[in-house]
Amino acid sequence: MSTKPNLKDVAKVAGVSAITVSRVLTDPSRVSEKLRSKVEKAIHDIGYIRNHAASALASKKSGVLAVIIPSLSNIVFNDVLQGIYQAVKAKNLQVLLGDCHYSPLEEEKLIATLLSQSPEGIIVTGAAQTDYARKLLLQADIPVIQIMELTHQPIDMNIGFSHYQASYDMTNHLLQRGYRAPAFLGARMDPRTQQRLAGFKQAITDWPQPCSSYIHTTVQPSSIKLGGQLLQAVIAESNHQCDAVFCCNDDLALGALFESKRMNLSVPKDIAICGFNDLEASALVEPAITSVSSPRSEMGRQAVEMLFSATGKGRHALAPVDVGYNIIVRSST
Amino acid sequence: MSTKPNLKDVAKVAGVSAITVSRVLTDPSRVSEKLRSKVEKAIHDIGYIRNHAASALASKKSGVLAVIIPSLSNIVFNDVLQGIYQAVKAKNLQVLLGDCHYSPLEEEKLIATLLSQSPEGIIVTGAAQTDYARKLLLQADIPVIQIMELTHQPIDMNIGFSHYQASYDMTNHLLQRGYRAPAFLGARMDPRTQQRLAGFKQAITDWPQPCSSYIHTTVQPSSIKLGGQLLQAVIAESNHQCDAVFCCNDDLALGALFESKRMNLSVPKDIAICGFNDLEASALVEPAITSVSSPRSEMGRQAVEMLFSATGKGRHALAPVDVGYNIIVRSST
DNA sequence: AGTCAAAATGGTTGCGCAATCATTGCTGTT
DNA sequence: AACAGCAATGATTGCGCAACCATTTTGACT
Repeated sequence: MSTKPNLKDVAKVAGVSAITVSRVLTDPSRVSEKLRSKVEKAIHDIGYIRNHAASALASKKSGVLAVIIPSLSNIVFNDVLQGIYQAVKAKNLQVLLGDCHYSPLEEEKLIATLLSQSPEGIIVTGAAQTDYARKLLLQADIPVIQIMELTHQPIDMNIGFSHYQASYDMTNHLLQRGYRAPAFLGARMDPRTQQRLAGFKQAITDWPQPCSSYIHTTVQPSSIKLGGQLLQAVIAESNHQCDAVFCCNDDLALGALFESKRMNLSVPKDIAICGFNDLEASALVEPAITSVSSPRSEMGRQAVEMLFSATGKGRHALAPVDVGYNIIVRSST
Repeated sequence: MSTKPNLKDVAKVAGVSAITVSRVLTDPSRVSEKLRSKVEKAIHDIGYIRNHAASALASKKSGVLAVIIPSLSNIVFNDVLQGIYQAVKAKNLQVLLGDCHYSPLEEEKLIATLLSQSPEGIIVTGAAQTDYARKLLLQADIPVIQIMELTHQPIDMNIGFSHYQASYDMTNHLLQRGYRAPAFLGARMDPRTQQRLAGFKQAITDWPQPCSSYIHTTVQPSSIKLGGQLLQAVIAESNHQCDAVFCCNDDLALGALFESKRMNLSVPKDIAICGFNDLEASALVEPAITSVSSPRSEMGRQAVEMLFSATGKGRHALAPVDVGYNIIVRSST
């Protein structure tokens, strides 16, 4: 076969009509066993592959799920993606994945591009979409779900947890442990990091006894190495008064831990360290790092379920879902 | 607009013909400045988004790049993906990403599914495709590139490096350092891990002086924790004779390092540790871990370039590309 | 055997767009 | 002023498939 075979070619080989072949592909139960096996053999023999564009156009079903995440390199979104792919596998869907690099404008462009594929649903991260992006999403008339964080004005569905509250709790944990000069180390400063910072500030404000606090942030992307640099910076800045660092994620926390060893600071005696996201390494380093865990892959899985169980097809088909979080206390605090 | 707007709706609003709108979208230079701005305004006003299925069907161009990786959770493929996304961004392509979970059969199914989207090129990982998958890829008549490793019978294009040779070199490094009882710790045992094991074995065989060696592998997925367990296992198995461990990747190596501390083994005095892939953490732990680095994201970027610079459209449009590797010697050996 | 309902199969059509060809308008040249 | 030559725009058509409706076959029952 020099040119790509189509339905008719298969039909000819199998000695049936084109529509019968189509049925074998979309709903085999509607074709008799005899014809079905003939058709399946023909398909396999000539290596026929259905033309998705034509199929999508005729059926108005694309079999595509659009997903937009802020970063491919952040392992956190990987976990979510895994949950998404797991759920999608049982559903005969393909995933179109976009990386918007934490930029709402890039996200807007991506949304437009991905919507052109007529996805049957779309997963976006966070709630910082531009107005135009929101308009496009609403108009697309497909289920939309915002994941990772909770928002008061969801576009449609929403699943996540409160980064603010988790951070508030974690800061309280430090204060309860007796640390009175905690620092918040933040990188990237995307919306969720900012919520974490807000939770930190509020917890300090709400604490009944006086305590000092330090905040050191940068818009640089997060990394282990940066964690070490931020630790140095805040220690210098605070004139060695800082006695605990709350890192906005575990990468920074790991970097801070490694750096503290180089600086001959004992953790948690000289300085406590805690992070966010509970990466595998955090539990295995010495001392193990206190962190906030959340069911990321479960959240991805559930997001897909919610998208496609929304029978009503109306907006807000399901109430926002709070997947919660856990403060995992370890020896670093 | 109750139903999704189409080209005609835009045309009506802009007071032009449908085809003119189409041209604004595909090649604005072919439309006069005056009409173009009218059309663009109409598009934005009614929030029109082109129907990709129809466009793909009519133009026989899908604007899609298919990518299959063996695992979403392995950070190594993340790096490659980043390179791919970076290169793709400049090319108006969307990425359809599949995760075949290290299974050639799942990969075959994925290839069939992804090919149905008429991608303009496809990136697959490794060279262990099934015969039927190879047939489908050849028949699809699109550029195909196998990445990560080098193969003698590429389907079409190929970019990667020799895991066998890298492992051979690393093992020699250990032997040259004076270690005479190295162990190979392997997880997952996918084709590339097996090539690394083969390189290890050959280096041991080729070494002029007698030396003992140990091999401990499992098909379990790799993790930091598993690295610790494998270290324990090989130390017990070797009756404490083993003096160096070559971990098939840096996750295992980190786990082995953390575990060695718990076992009160000094690295590299009591035991040397080296890994593969050169993750960020490997350079920052204490002692820093010797590893094999390779230009992963560059490989992804280049794969995309190769796919779409293949003007000839024939098979083997470009010679296989060896991106090479580097043994990064650090204090763990 | 005859009847009828249900299952299996086929023919026709349109999805929304871009390729192709056709037409119109516009500029510069003599 | 006449015309060539090109740029800009429009009309028609078909991409490959599945929805829809029509027809044929099967099988259960009297």
